Amino acid sequence: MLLVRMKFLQLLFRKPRKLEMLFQVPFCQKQFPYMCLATSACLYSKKKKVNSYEQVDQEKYKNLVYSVTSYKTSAQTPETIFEEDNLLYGPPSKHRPPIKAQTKTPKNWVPLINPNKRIPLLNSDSDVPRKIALQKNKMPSVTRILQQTLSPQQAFYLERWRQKMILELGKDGFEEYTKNLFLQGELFHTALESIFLSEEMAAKEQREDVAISGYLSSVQHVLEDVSEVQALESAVQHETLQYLGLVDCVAKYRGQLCVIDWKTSEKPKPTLKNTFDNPLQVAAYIGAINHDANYDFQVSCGLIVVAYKNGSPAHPHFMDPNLCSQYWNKWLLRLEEYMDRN
DNA sequence: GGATCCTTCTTCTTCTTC
Repeated sequence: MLLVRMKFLQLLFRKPRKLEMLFQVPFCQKQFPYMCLATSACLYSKKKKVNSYEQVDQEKYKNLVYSVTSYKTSAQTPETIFEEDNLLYGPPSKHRPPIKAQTKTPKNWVPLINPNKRIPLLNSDSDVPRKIALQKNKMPSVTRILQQTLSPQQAFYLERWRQKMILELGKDGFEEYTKNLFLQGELFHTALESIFLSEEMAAKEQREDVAISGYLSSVQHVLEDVSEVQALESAVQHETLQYLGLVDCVAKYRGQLCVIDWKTSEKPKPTLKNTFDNPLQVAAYIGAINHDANYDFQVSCGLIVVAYKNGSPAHPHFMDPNLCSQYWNKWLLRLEEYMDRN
């Protein structure tokens, strides 16, 4: 450990520009590096040192968790990284990234949790998860807002990927490919809904459907931790901020009420960062539920579950209230950008 | 019944060290 640390220090002294690059990030790339720095240095500094994989079934996924939380052969854990960061950078509060990035706060800030929402003392223990129908109106949706406010880099990489795929598959082939991806995602959602509604027949049929059977076995271990489904494919709208969306699922995950987003993916997404804007989407839905009179409860956690076609265990990415608040702020900025443009 | 809407996915920052 000491060796590693010394090496790192040597590197920093030998290559001062590298250090500079770490902190002086071009304007357009500001979000990423701070997220990276923040995860080990800032976010968890005050709180209990949390291993975000504690939620994972440790016995079952010991190796997976290890491979995710360690780097190659070093014996790093989130705790040792935290300690190392602390030693290298000092207490986080004294070594903040440039103020500029921190002051970028939404002009029209609204808290994620609604302080005025009244919740019945007795939990309405209805068996049927609610399903609010989408209202006909002109409010922009969460996905539309996110799509139309992609960062230039995101747009660039997506376009590059699209061109490459078209070159490979042809225009029609590419259309067929995306159509299939969408279909799989939709079928997967429908199947989950049947499972949650205990529609035995439909669920059984879907389990046998080769197109999605892999995805379903992929999430099997996550489903065991999901209970008390409160809403399914349900419309939400933020009454103050004027946007709407369709929430996949609101349920308890390991005892905590979450907005759950089920995703199918071709590529492995072992970290939350791999899911791009999905955490913003989840935060947006949480905020909307909390400011929507159709829902007599509040949510402060999120869960993104990435399922795989080959049936390998899905990656559940739990978002605690602290993480949700951070993504909520990012979402507010995107929303603001959208509103400014439209 | 047709039209429209919300979703469904897709991207990646990384080297010179033994």
